Amino acid sequence: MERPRGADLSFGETHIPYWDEAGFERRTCRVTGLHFWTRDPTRDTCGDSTEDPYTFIGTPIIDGFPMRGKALKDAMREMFLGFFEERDHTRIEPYPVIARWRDDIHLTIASIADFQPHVTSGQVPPPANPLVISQPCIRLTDVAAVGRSGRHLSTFEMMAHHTFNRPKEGAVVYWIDQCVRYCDEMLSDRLGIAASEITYVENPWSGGGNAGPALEVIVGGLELATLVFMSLEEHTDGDIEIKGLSYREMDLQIIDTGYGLERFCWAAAGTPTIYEAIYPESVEWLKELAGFDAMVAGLGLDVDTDALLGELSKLAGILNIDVGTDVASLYEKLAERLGEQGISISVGELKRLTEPLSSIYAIPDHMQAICNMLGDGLVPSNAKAGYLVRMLARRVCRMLGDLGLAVTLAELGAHHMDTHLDFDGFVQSRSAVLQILDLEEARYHEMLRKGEAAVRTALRSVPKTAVEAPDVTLFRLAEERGLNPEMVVSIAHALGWENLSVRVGFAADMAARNALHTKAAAVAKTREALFATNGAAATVREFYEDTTQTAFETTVLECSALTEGQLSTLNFSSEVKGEPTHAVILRSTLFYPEGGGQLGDQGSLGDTSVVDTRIEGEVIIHLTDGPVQVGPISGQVDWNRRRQLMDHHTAVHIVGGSARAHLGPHIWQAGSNKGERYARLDVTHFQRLTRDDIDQIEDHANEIIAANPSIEKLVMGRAEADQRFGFELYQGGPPKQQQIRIIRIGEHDVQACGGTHHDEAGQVGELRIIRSSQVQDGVERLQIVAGETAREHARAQERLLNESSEVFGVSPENLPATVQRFFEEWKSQQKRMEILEAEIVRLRTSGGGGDAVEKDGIRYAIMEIDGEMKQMMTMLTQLTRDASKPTLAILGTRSGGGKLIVASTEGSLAAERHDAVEILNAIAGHIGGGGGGRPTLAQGGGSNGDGIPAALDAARQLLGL
RNA sequence: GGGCGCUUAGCUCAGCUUGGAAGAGCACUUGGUUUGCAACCAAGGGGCCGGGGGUUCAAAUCCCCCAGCGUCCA
Repeated sequence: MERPRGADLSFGETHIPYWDEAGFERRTCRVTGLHFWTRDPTRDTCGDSTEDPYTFIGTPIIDGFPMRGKALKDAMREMFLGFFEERDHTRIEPYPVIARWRDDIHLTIASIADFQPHVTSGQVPPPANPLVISQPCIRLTDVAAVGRSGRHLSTFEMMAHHTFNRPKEGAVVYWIDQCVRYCDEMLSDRLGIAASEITYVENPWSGGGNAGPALEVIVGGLELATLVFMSLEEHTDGDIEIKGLSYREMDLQIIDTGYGLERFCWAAAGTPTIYEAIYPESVEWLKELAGFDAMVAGLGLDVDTDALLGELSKLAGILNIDVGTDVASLYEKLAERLGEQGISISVGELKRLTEPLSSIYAIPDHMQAICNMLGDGLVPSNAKAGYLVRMLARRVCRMLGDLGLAVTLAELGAHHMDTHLDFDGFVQSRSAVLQILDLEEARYHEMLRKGEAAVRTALRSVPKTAVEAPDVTLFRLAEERGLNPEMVVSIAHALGWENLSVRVGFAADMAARNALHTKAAAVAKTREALFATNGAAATVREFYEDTTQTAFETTVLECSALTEGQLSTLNFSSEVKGEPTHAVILRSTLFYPEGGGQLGDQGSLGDTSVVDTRIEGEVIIHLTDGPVQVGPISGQVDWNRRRQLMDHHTAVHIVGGSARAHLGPHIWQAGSNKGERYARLDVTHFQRLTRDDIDQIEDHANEIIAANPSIEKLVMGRAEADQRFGFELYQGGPPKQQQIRIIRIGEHDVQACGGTHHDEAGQVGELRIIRSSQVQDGVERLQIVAGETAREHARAQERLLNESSEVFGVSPENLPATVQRFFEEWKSQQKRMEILEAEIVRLRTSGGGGDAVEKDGIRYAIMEIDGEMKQMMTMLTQLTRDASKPTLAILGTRSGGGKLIVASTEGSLAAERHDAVEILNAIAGHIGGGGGGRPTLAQGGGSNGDGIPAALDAARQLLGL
């Protein structure tokens, strides 16, 4: 999201009655040029500029909150929620930090994210209106600044009051004026902040297809809240232009506020940094573990360190530390500014003081994010959302290493959970979180260990005395191995490159390089519709009514031949038999189209076969192997296939529920596929599954089938579904529709699903999990067979076993031992053959024999042998190794289309007189090929093995033998 | 979602740029030496070079596809 800073946009003006009533004046900031509202007659800056230092450090600006840490956050949150509840807002429970209801973002980045896109688009009504919430959020864009700036956090709670207005329908809860009144009343009356300290900065907001006026609420130099009045949406016909885009008024106008809970806490605590206000126990504990105070004393600084830190934080606040900022130049600026404040400190001293401190500050923040994500059931991975938690865990591991702390990641996690979190609200268990942290730490150390070899290889060509490593080497180690330049240098020091260091400005270059990559990659992909369904009516779906019905009468609305392009992009599954030639659209159908991982139905329409069924928008496409007439027609669904698909689909739900019961709440469906022959289910899990795990999941799944619970099929609005069942519903991904179809199997599993299912679990009969495999880190794939396919699978396995046993003439029980024995014997016989072949070579070459002739002091060995390239090479070595016996050897074999080798004894008369490549090229024609090599060793091959004797004769002629 | 890299002996990794007999260290086996433990010396066993296509007389090596692993950026 981007704000047009300094832009003077008419749509962003917020002149409201309250300003006059409360004695506000509108001024223009002399630093930023932004308009702002104030009650301080002397103020000429907006409060959030490089000339507005924090005024609350050491002198809290919010009174009545003497506590710190979790107690402070709890009290502040309760103050906010209570304040708005008293003013008729409904309190909403926070959403998970993993945004599973959305497919455009992984993490909940703001309170309004809870209601996007379904509520903000107007499709689904809000859970309450107006509402108040305190939403835990995670934003990783500024993660590099956490711990350094004194105010950046990767995890924070966004307190918010929202309204959803429909002015065109006369349904307005409240808009700008009342919103500002509430905010100002809370700050002034409830929190006792001096009126002169509060400024409201006009800073219109636009982004993500919406825009509107907005106010930043600044107190004591700190932005405490933002009030956004979302009233415009991007539209080509819009008559309001903002930054080159056209906007128009929205039907739904939304108040989107965001009050930073932690910033309120900081303003109430007045600590040097925000971290000491919200994580005081962790900061103290880590300082003690790292021996921080002793380290500071050891520096022998002639200044009061507390005063220094406070001053640092004030400076950091206005210096605007960004990602990619060059740390070196920043330090110089800081030292200079401190000098102006009368604190004399060198850059080196400053660095030694603040580097460990920034880690001590960042660790509790990162642990807060990690615990929240894991607590929500996220599984670490090397891709997607799971990578985000891994990245944070690795940052913490690196900081632990830098600080030299002898504490494990899991110990940190345990301390953090006990001190800062209410674990009741989490879905994941405490012990599972600790187990995952242990695994992640082990992975981190594994990466470091491999990094050592990578550094050694990468620096191989760099002299040990080098001062710098090539940029490209450092870039690659960072991107491919996860080793940042500092880590590379420290590893290199240990390996002997003692003078190596990171050049000044490298960090900034690397950030610029990343930005360039990101920009280059920002090209949107659009999926084109496969079928032109414009104007076609939504197909009436009769398959949900009674899933056992197979015959139906309907009307053909359209039948068109499939184009070459359609056929090549349709990507048929291996279960599609026959050649699809036509696409048929019906008025209504019993054919279930491919969707939700369930393959399409097959059957017949009139005289043609339906080989597959697809869907485009709301229109179901029947792919037939011939044309049908427009008009009435009867259809028949292949019941055996449909029943098998239902067995498998229902089985997948049952196995999913069983896996969650056995392994834990972090089990989410990461993908699934249901065909006629088997089904598979991908689930998120942090470890490989053992056969024992799988057996237990399978047993429990079969117990569910045996208990035969009825399978409920519900259709309800999304808001109601969310409320009744939670986000566990969306195993298959965020829903696209407002009305949701829900499949509920007793108490075992409930999820949104459009597939066809049995009415009772018992109809599945039995299921087996035949295999598991790892699809990607953190995702396990379970292959499932159910119903008739399960029985067929068992029979097939038995057949394989019996047939194999019969080959060996043993009983199936003895098969493994027998196979083992035969394999061992086969290997040792292979070995024996090699030895014997080598012996033959030795015999044929040792004597000189009839195959070799001598002429002019050179021995010529020209012969055809039986064997592979390998034997020929061995023989050749024997022949040409002895320098005292100059030899030219030409060997040929008929195997593999004919192979020829020409070689001479290196550095001998034979090598001087003959060029092996020339000879080879002269004779290779006889076997229909070519070749090449060095003057002393050439090899070639061809396609005509029987030409070998002719080739060897040609060689004899060439050499005059 | 987008990059990049990797996949070779039981383990850790070279070799790939420039196609031409699959390597090292550790571990293992045997023998020797020594012995408090360790170690040292010699010999040996152990490879579908991830899978599938292609180019080539010839592919671990070059090209394409797939899979897995790793990592970075969103």
